[in-house]
Amino acid sequence: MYASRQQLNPRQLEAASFGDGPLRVLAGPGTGKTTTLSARVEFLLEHGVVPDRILLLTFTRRSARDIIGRVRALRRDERVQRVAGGTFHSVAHHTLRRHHAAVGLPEGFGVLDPGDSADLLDLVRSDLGILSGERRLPKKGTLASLYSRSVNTGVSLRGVMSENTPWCVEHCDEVATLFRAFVSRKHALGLLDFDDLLLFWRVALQHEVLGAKLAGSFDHVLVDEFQDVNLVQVDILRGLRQGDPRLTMVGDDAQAIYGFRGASPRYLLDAEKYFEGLTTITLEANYRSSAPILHVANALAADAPEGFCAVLREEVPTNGAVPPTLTHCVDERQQSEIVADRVLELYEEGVLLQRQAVLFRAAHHSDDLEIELSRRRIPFIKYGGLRYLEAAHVKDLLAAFRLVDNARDEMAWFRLFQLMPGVGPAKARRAIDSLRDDHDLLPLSMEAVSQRWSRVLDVLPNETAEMSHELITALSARNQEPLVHADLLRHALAPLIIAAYDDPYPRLEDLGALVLACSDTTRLSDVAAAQALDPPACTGTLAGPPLMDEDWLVLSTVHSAKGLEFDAVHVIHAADGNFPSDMSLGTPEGLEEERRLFYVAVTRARRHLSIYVPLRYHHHRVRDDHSWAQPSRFLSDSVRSTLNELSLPSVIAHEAEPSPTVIDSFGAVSRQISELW
DNA sequence: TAATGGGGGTTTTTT
DNA sequence: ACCCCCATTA
Repeated sequence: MYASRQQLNPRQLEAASFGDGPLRVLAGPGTGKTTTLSARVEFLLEHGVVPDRILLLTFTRRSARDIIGRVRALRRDERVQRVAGGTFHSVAHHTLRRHHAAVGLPEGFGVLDPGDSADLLDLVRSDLGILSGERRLPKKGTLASLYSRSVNTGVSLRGVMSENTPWCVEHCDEVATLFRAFVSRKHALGLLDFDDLLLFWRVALQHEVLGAKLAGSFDHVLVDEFQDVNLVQVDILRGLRQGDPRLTMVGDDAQAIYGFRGASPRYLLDAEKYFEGLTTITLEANYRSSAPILHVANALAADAPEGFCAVLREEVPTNGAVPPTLTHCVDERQQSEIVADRVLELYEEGVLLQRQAVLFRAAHHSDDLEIELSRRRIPFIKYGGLRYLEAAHVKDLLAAFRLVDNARDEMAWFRLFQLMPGVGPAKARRAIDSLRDDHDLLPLSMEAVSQRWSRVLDVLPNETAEMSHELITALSARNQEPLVHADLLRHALAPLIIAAYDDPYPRLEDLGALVLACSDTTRLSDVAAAQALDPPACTGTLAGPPLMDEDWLVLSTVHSAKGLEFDAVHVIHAADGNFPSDMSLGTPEGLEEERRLFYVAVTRARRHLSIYVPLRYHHHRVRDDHSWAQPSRFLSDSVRSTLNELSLPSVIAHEAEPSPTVIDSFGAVSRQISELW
C-alpha cells in the first residue's frame, strides 16, 4: 500500500495505480494532476520499478523537481532522486552527451541559446551576401522563429511563411538557402540549438540499434502537460516506446497555450492515433478554486467554440467564498494603484504576498505596476520576460565555458573578440579567420589555437595584447578542476568586461555566482548548456529595503504561471488588444489560444480573483493623446454575470465622455496594414 | 575601412 | 527598454 493512497479520490487512484497503459489522463486545472502523477511514480516504485528506469518528462525542470520531491517526502527514500526527470530538452541534452559519438557529435558540443542561434543565423546571412541589400526581409529573430516553427511542426517553410510572414513569402527560396547554410554551419562548428536537441534525439531514437537501446533503458515513461507537445516530441515518445505500452500522458486541452512553439492539443486529443490500446481517465473534481471562481472558469469554457474536454466540478465548500470582481479603472496608473491597494488589503486579512500573484499577457504589462510597488516598498519578484541569461556578461562567460570544450565554436569567439576595445564585427571575423586551417575550420583543440595565437595578435589592436594573452592562457589551461578553471576564466574576462560595459562591477559580481555553479560538474560546456536550458526563471527586484521580510508578491506572465496556484490572483490589462493580444488576432486558432490563456490565468486562483480593465491608454508618442479601451472580448455577458463589477466613481465620470470604439491606434493600424500583405 | 554613438521606431508568449 | 540603421569619427 503506497503512502498517498488515502488522499486520492477514486479517479485519481485509478490513474495512479493503472497497469501498463498506454494511459491518458485528462485533468482540468486544480484536479490534482501533480498529486496523481506523484502518486503514480510512488505506485511504480512500490511495485518494484527501479527509480532510474522511470522517465518523467515535464514542462519545466521545476515541476519535475516538485514531483520527485513529493514522492521523496512520501517514501523517505534517497533513491527516488534517481528517477530520470526533466524537460524534453534537458533529457535530450543528457542523452546526446552520453551518446554523442553514436550520433556523430563532438564530445564537447555546445548548446546555443535562442539569442545565439539568431545571431548565428544573422552571421550566416551576411556571409551568404543574399538577402541583405534588398527590401525588407525578416529580422534575425523572425527568421529564427520561422526556422523553429517549421522544424517543430513539420510544415514546409513556404507553408510557415505564408502563415506567419506572408509579406516576404516571395523570398522563400533565399530563406531556404539561408537555413540550409545555417544547418551545415552549426554542424561544422559543433553546435546545437534548442531545436537540434530534439531533432538529434529523435534521429537517435529512430536508429535501429541505438533507438532500441535508448527505448529499452526505461520501463515507464510519464509525460506531464501533454497538451503542449509538438510533432517532434510525439515522434520522440513513439521512439522511446516503440510499441511498449508503459506510457502515461497527463494533460488538459483547455490549457494548451504553446501553439506558437509548434505545439497542438490535437496530440492529446487524438492520442489513440499515436499510441495503440489507449485508456482514458478524466479528472473533473476541482480541489483548488472556490465555487464562484469555478463559475467564471466554466463560463469562459462555455464560450469556446469547440468546447473543452473537462468541465470542472466544485469540491471546495462554498461558504465564506469571496465573489470574483471585475474592476474598471480610469487608466493604467489607476490600475496600478488599485492593485497595490487590493494586495495590501488582502495582506492585512492574512493572505501572504507570496500567496498572491499579479498575472498579465505580456511581460511589459507590469512596467507601471512595478514602479508603483517600488514606490510603496512592496517587495516582488517577476517571472517571465527579462532573463538573467540574456544579460550580456553572463553570455560572455558562458561563451568562454563553451570554448574550453569546443574551440571550433566561432559564435563564442565572435562574442569574446568583440568585447575588446576597438574590435567590432570585422576585426573579430578576421581574428577568427586567421585561426583557420586549409579546410577553413578552426582547430578542435585549444592547444592548437594557442599555438596559432600570434596570428590573432597581428589582427587585433595593439592595446588588446595583454587581455588577449590572459584570455588564451585561461582558455587553454589544462587539467583544472572545473571550479578553478571557471574562476580562471572569470579573471581573464574581467578586463574585457571592464572595457566593454558602462557598469562593469555589478556584472562582475554576477559572474561570481555563475562560477559557483561549476562546483559539481565535470565539463564547463555542461554548465553552459544547463544554464541555457534552465536559466533562473525570475528576476528579483529589490524594491528598496523590504518592508516585509522573506515575503514578496509574485508578478508573472500567464505562461510562466502555468501549473502554479495562488490564494489571490489579480489579472491586469484585461483589455482587448492586450488580452487577447493584438498579435494573435490574425487567425481563429490564435484567438482560441488566447482564450485558453485567459482560462489558465483565472484558474490559478484559489479564493480571490480580481480582474482589472483600464479604460484609457495614454500614448507615449504624443503627450496627452490617448485612446479608449474595450474590455477583453473574453468578458462576455455570461462571463460578466459571474463577476461582481466595480466601477469607481471617477471611472463613471469618464464613462460619460463620448467613447469611440478604437482600442489603441497602434493595434488598429497594424491590423489594417496586415490586410495589404 | 571599421567602430561607435545617437536617434528613431517597436514591443507576445518560452524550452 | 531594445534593436536597427545611419552618421560621424578615427
